[in-house]
Amino acid sequence: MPEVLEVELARRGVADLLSGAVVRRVLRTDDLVVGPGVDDLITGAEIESLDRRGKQLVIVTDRGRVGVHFGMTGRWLVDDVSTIGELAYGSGNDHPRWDRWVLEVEPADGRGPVRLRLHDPRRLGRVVLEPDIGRLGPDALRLTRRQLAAVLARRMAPVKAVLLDQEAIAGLGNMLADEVLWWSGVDPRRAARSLNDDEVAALHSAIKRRLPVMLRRGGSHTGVLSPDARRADMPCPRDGAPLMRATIGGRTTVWCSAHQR
DNA sequence: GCCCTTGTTACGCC
DNA sequence: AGGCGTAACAAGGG
Repeated sequence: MPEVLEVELARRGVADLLSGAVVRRVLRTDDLVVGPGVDDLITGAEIESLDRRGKQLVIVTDRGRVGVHFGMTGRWLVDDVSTIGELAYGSGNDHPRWDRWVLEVEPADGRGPVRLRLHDPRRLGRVVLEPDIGRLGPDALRLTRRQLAAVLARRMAPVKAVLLDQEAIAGLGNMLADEVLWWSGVDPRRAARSLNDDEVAALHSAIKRRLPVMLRRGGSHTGVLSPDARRADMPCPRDGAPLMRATIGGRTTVWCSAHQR
């Protein structure tokens, strides 16, 4: 599902195409996904840039800002081409009936109009005017050790739940949270506040090292605890100990019974 | 045909 | 007041 890596790939995937482009018209819109006023603002607008904070994408236009959130199954298609690979838990095809917002866009390079499609089978994506990014925590791709330590120190909740809290850190979802906890050797059930300096440093190191690797590989499903690994009851790839499963922070959590303490 | 999946929000409780 | 846990939503896939 779209976590910070997928959103960054989506941003990069259309940034050049859309920079300086003009939106000619809205070809399709879904009132559940697309908020009031969005289509009026975007029609005729010139796109200046694409910004991102955590999982929140921001289309900056000459008439205002439009926030795009991909939810669980949303992604961009340009004409018939996906900007990222298949999503874990996605539908596996691109049927037009799952297009929730389709723009006819005129790129600045004169190639002629293209269709920008927000493709979202489960309709958990959202497009809004002037997204409130002020409440989001620091971006996961630019998180400093000091920021991480400060966030964890004031929370009694399980560290897994805090990593998922977008107001604490913006961008981590269920798979990335499990992945960085696995690499750092921290038990997801631990109270965030109980981590010592070494453990915070290990967690920060995992975030800084693994996210760029997975970004290059194509997304949050490319880690050790991939969706396949999560489903099958496989042993821990590091030490062969049994992998545990439980609901933590309201989400299915997978961790190693031996090396995560 | 039931149950699983996750990002976000609403809500109850303490 | 605010932190925390749980449920609800959406809907295709197994």
